[in-house]
Order: sequence, then structure tokens, then C-alpha cells
Amino acid sequence: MPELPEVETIARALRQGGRLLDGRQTPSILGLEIQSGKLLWERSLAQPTPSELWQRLPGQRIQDINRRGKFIVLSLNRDHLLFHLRMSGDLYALPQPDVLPDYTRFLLDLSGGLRLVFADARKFGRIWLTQDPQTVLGNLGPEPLDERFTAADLFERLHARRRQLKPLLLDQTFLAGIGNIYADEALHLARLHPLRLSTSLSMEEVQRLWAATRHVLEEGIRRNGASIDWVYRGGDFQNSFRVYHRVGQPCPLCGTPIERIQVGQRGTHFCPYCQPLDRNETEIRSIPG
DNA sequence: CACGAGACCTGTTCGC
DNA sequence: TGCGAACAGGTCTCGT
Repeated sequence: MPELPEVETIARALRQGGRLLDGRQTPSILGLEIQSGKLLWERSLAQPTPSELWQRLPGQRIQDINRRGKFIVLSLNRDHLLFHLRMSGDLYALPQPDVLPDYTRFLLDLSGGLRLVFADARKFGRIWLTQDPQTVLGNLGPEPLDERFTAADLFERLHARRRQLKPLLLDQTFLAGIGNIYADEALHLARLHPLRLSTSLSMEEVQRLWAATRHVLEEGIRRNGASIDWVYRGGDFQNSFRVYHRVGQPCPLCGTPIERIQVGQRGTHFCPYCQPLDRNETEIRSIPG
């Protein structure tokens, strides 16, 4: 499910409350104390062992809640508790007496009668408890919405490697937080073909990609993320998709039917007219003769 | 270094 | 209607 805008929405809701879930507003868990908890699917816990986790967690307070890339970071008195939701995870606060939600893999009982629930149908999500969050987050690339991240930085990073744009945007060491939806949306807004080679972009094209990336992420956050299928609920950015999940439907710029190809085993959506591919701009795979 | 395939998992939707 | 295939917001590891 979640990419940067969805994870940002989830983190904000945990910090400030106010996420609408089944018609109810979820509460903030900032400042609450961890009393106990349960791990219902062992492999959801990446680090440390369950026994060490339950030895360390009780008594710590949730002092801060932030997002880095697609990670949610809870800062506790002595540790950091990190969550990655991967494809189908979600994280939210509920009143304690409630029945456990479907696919609950981990929960924390908190002071004030609240409960933090980590639900994850596909079991890909992971949890870490560590004193040093950098051991988990250390390889992430820059935050695309950080004001210190400039178009010149992006140009430099694109030209430091020689890769197709789409897989590069999905590479979390290149930029942190972009996933399949926002990569396709950004490339369309920037009018760049997903197979374009990173080293082929002019400064003007990089400027477009930089602005487009930030624009779609900001718009995603403003709309509380995108809700598709049964997984993440609460956002409505899906109503603004330009290309994602729109195969055969008209491009919003020119009306040409949107096409779908596979790039690095990911479904990739683009407008063949607005995002043309010049032979000189992509890798030549086979040398004749 | 870059790329593709396979793995990790379960649920929903599509096509015949 | 039924049933298997395809597909899904992500990332890691391995082989070429």
C-alpha cells in the first residue's frame, strides 16, 4: 500500500489524531506510556528477539512520531520503534476494548485505555526496536520534500548512475519514499518516459522531474494519500491519478490512451505521446552482428 | 554496477 | 457459477 504520502498521513494521525477510520476519528498517542503488548506474527518483528522486545518496551513513553522515507519512527525514552508497512500494512490507534482488527500482527496497550495496532494482511511489514535508528535508516536517500533537496542535487544524483528512470525512482537509496504510484505520476507530469536513461536528462528535464516529484507527493499528502482496493483507507488521491491504473483511458493532457508496460517487474503506466522515448535516450541492449 | 528472476505472503479481480 | 491465473501500494537476495 503505502508510499510517502500515505505513510505521512498515518504518522500525522498517530501524532495529532484525526484520521477517519470506519466513521470514527482516531486519537493521538503522543505522550502515552507503553504498558504491554502482543506479537501475533513473529516474523513481523525484525529486531530484536521477542523476549528482548517485551523486556525493553514497558514503561517507555512515546515522545515523538515521525516519518523517514516509508518508515514510521516512534521515539521512546530509551529506544526507537520503527515500522515499515511494505505492501499491505497499516498502523493506527484504537480504544482498547475493541475487537482486534483483521490481520492484526502486533499491538501495544497504552496508557489512557488506547491500543496501537499494526495490521498487515500480506505479512511483509516489519518492526524494529533499536537505540540507533540510523542502523535501519542509514541507507535511505534524501527526502524529496526536504527544502534542502534541490534540482541541482537531483541532476547530480541522476548523472552519478546510469539507470532507467522508473527503477531509479523506486530505489530508496536514490530518493526516499517514492513508490509505484507516485513514480508513474511524477514521470507523466514531467513528460519523461519511464525507460529514459538517467544520464540522458538535460538540466531542463531534471528541473521538470524535480518539480513534478514534489508536486505529486505534496498533492498526495494534501489528499491524505491514495485509497485503492481494500488496503489503505482514508485518502482520495486516487481520484486524481493521471496515468496510474488508467490503462486505455485518455491521457489528461492529450487524450491518447494510457499504456501499461512491465519495468523491473512493476506495472508501469504512461502516455506514449506525452512521454516519448528517443532511441538515443535509452540503453541499447543488443549489438547487431 | 545494473538488471532480471525469485522469494516473502494473502486477498481480490479477471478471463474463460 | 467455478476455478486458476494474474495482479497488488515493497524490498531483499542471488545469479549473470
